[in-house]
Amino acid sequence: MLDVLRHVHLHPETTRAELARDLGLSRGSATEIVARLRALGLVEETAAEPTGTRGRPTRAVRRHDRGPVVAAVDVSYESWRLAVAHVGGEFEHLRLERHRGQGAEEVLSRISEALHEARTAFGTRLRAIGVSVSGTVSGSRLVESATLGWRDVDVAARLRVAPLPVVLGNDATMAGVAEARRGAATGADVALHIAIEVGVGGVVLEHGRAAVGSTGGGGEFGHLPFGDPDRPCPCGARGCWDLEVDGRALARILGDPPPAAPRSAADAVLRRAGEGDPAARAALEQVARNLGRGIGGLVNALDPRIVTLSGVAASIFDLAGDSVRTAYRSGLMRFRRHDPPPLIRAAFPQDGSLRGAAELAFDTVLSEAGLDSWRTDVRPAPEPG
Amino acid sequence: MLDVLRHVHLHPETTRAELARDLGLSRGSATEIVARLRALGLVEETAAEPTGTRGRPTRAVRRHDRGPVVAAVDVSYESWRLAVAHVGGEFEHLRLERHRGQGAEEVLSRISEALHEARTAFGTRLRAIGVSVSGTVSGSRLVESATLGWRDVDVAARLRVAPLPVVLGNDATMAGVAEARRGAATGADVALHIAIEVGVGGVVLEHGRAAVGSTGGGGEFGHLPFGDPDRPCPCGARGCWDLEVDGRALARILGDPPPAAPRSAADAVLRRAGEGDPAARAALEQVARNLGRGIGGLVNALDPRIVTLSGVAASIFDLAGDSVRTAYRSGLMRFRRHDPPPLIRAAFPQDGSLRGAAELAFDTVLSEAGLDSWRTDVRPAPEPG
DNA sequence: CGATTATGCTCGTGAGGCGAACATAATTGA
DNA sequence: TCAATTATGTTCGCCTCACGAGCATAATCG
Repeated sequence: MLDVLRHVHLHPETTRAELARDLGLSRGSATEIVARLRALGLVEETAAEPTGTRGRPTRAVRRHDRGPVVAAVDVSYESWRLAVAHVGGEFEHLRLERHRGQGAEEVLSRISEALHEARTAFGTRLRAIGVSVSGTVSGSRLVESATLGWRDVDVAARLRVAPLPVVLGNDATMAGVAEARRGAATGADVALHIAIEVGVGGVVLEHGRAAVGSTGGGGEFGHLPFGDPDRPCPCGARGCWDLEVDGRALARILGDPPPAAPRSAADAVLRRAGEGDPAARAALEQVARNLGRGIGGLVNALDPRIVTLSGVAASIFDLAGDSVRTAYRSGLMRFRRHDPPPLIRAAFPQDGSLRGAAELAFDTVLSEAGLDSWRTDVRPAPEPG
Repeated sequence: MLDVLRHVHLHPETTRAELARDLGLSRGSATEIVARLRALGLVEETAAEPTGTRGRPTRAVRRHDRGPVVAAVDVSYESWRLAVAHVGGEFEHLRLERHRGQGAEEVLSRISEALHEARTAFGTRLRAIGVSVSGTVSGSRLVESATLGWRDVDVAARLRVAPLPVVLGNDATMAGVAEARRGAATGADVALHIAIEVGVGGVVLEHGRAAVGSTGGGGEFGHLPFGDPDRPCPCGARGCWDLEVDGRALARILGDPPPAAPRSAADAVLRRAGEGDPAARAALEQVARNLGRGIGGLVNALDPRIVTLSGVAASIFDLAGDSVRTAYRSGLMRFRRHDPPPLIRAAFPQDGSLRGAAELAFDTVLSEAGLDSWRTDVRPAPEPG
């Protein structure tokens, strides 16, 4: 039953026949399970597109249009976004607000209000909340965010709405989830996602599941010491890769002072490089090599099938793909070079983390417990006795 | 049923009552399942140790002494070993042979013979073969082994015995599995194992499952570019961590020529350092810092609960623990420092990879398919019709 | 317009776990 | 010493769920 519902979520345009084939179910079981899901208001059946082949036409199985939804929140440098996602991954963007100059408390209050509004609007259809934040996550807390200037905030607790589970994750992790499940790394057994905003984040995904470590703080690849061992990093360590590949690196190579907003600074330098500015171009090439070399090391260590790039990493790859690739290949162990995992631009450069947050929130809905609670909400348990 | 059998495997001294409690089974189900497992010759029941508490005494559930076994092979620098493991993890070392001067073909022939002998001795009780090799693994092949001097050998194919599945893995991966399931990292949700023999190997384990990447070649942490970016590595890349922490690093720091046998060279230097030789001590301290710094970076990136060390890494940690720890802590992101994952000596310094190979081989036995095939071997299917 | 084909539906079957009622074997305590 | 207490084992009716055979249905093919 769960398998079927998950399949509908991942393949929204599916049919009864496909469900039976892909999940190895007998046609009888498919009938029964889909009937149960329909009774629960989770899926609907409609006539399928005519295929022109022989045989009785199968029926399309789609999400019920009053089925469960999740809220997804993405808090990034200058703004936060709220969306609602349906079974099948369909998205409704609900809200986008700038938060320049606001503190963590204020921002979280605004978001919390918006979530409560969503709860009011969708009622019990709203089942879970996924939150992506730009910063280091540990458990339910945002430990530190250079981007936001927040420190040690219990984001999940602040955004809790009544009984709904809240799933918190780093933005790069979330974006990686979206790529692995519906984006450029769909179907890859092991995928590596690399995102540069301020510093480098990322995540390893096994069959779409993020390896987030014991506290959810995994994927901080930017704090691997790939760089100059003497250069201090704001994180407290030295030689972090972070400092060699983002806007700070570009500024340093150009002899500029450290930028206040490394992401925008990076975009500016890359734009100049694209327009032919030779100094900017040289800085870009250097950073491209640093990026490629680091990715090579990570591929050696993690053995992914594919590497997806987003944020500044994608821009660098667009503008200096050859330099990235060359450094990447020479950073690989020799035996990997004849068939290296491809470097691919992310499929969701804009809203990957929002989509990933929705996916992880849906994981709690598409679970034994989530289904049970949906059942009791749809058809409240009769009074015992 | 599988859950129960796995529980018996992981907790060999268990009881009926404990099974029901730990797996959330009703007593009725426990009765039925254990009866089925007994009928299949997989477990036996005996009187349990008297506990002195009230109530009817529970019954001990142990492996059947004619139950399934797996063969575990470990091919390391100078020798190979063959052991047989039982449900519950009990070990019988069967064979230890030196293979100095022999080529891959010859060594594999000898091992294959020994495996066939084991098959003859144990008959259908032998269900699977786990093989640990010192070198880089990809799929069923050993891609390259500096230690053994082998290149691109299909080890799994060479060691196949009749219908038995063969599981191949890198020695550090296998040792990590043993640590995570029965050793120093037992119970950790995420564990990082670091082994130094020639270069650095390792593995991340999530709930005892090894993250081996898309081809099984993961865990080559030694080829992350933590080192001098200009120093070429035999792997083809530059700046590999490998070159900063093993016997080659110690020799280089001491001004000695590159050792032919880095593992023994490392042991020799460490011995001298332990005896007070100041040059050896200085080299040790340097390597200890390189090790600690790299582990710090890996902990940043992978967020394990615990780090286990084996091989030369364990020796370095014994002799220069403070240097390792200091470099480790200063390589950590600041927020991790107040409660960093502990660095622990491996529980199985001698035979971790052999044990891990047995564990992974047992994974194929303690599976739906493995159980089915055991069923047909115990009680052959009646002729249809 | 019947033959062919793929799919949907119904229903008997069997596996497997639950939990209530009862049986059993230990300790406790009067 | 022996009944009460307690934890566990055993039996059995029940429920859920998927299977798969046999039949029904709706399309294309010839």
